[in-house]
Amino acid sequence: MTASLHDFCARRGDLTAPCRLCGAREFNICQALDPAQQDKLFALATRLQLGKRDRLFAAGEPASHVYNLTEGTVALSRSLADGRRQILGFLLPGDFLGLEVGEAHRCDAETLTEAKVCRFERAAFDGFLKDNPEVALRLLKIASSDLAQAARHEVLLGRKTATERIASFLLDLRDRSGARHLRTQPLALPMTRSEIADYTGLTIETVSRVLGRLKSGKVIELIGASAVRVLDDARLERMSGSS
Amino acid sequence: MTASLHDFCARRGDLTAPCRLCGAREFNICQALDPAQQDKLFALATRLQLGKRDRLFAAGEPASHVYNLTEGTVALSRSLADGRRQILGFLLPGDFLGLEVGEAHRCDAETLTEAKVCRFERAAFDGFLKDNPEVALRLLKIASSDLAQAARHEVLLGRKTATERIASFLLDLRDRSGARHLRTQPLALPMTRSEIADYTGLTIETVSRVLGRLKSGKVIELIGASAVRVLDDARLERMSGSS
DNA sequence: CGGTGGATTGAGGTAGATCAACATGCGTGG
DNA sequence: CCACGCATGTTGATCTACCTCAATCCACCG
Repeated sequence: MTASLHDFCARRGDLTAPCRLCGAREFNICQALDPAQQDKLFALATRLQLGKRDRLFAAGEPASHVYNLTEGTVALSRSLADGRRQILGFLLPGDFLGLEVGEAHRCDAETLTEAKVCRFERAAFDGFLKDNPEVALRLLKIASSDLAQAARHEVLLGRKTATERIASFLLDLRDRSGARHLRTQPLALPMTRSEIADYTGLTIETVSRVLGRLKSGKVIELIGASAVRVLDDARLERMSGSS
Repeated sequence: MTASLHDFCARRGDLTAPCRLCGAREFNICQALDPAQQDKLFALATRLQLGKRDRLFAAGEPASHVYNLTEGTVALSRSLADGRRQILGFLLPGDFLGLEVGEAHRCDAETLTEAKVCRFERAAFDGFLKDNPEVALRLLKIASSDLAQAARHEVLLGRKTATERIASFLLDLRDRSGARHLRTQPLALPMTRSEIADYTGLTIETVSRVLGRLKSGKVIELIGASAVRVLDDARLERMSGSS
């Protein structure tokens, strides 16, 4: 089941994305770079294969690298001293990690699945940025959309009910997974209930109960514990509270 | 009382800040710009005086301007259809508004006090950025620190108790107000209880009760409703939960 | 000096947390 | 390929932190 689901997703082509820095020259960051600079950037990249639950970096560590996720899922989180954890977001193929300007990482980054990343030395990357300041404009756009995502997440955490949080989470994940046009197809949930809980600011029990209620209300269908099919799109959207 | 508090703060010199784009050439954004470009930027600026509760822009409106706050306090917020509001942050002199790259504003911006801003036409500002791409690097730094602030706020909203939220809020406001060295001096609270509630994800009643408890525990002193004096710094920090 | 909007305080209700038991499914080794 | 064992997920019962509703209180302003 899981295997065939994975196959399906891979076929669908949204479980992987070319690196937006070195591998996707026609897109995003590298747009309008001259070929010599593109080659220079390409030479800076190291491709890494990561396992499940691998830690890319932890909060406080020196930010020595910049990454672009090309395959798999990564969670960014921050924890309090007593262990309470808040997941800030789930990264999907194409997303950047560790872009923060500054000395140290501000959060933990951990893979949820096996994953592939394109890694760049910080110093070399900064040097490249200095030579190609127009690239900074594209990074600024990325930071800006991260900021917009964070704002939506703050609303979710501060003002939404449990049901609205779960509905918003599912819709956001679906939209970002690029499966919008495939309404009847299952959406993979690479994260555990505990991770959904830490993203939504709830407990695992509440996450489980809300998903159960959505299921018995015929809004979604649960396919095992790690995939969902959205049955009633409009209702899920109405339940998400997002105006 | 309020007047003398205001006088004190003004004397202290942190209720105003020169515009980081056009008025503070030695700092921040403009560092390393050549004089001709600096003059060009300066020419783009319009200074505005705003009243209390003035709306600078609303979510969804075309982002036609970029602003730098030089005096007063501004709140950024997003609201749900039914009126529930989440305040994303309080801006102090020196902070930027409306930097988001994209067509439309993603949140509402409203002054809490009388305020002064330096305003730039979006198109002209973008043109300036294109001519001075190194400035984008400085904007990237600002976006990055905004992102770090958002992450801390997500932890507050998702995982902290009411007391921890209020303690964190007070400490953050104090640190950003630049009054760290003035431990015994009152901290101005230009926002109402309702705005503190919408920032912390609580209700006004809970905000009031928590402040009352901090007061009777001799951790803070309330000076009217719009100023606090932190009496026991270490304890407040311990209560904030931020490791 | 009275009115008005914000703030405080109290009583009671509830969404979601906590605690606990049980189910399920997945990976491992036989 | 199946059986076992553990991690993950579900479900139920109860508890509680915070919300809601309601009644003052208070500070500021004309």
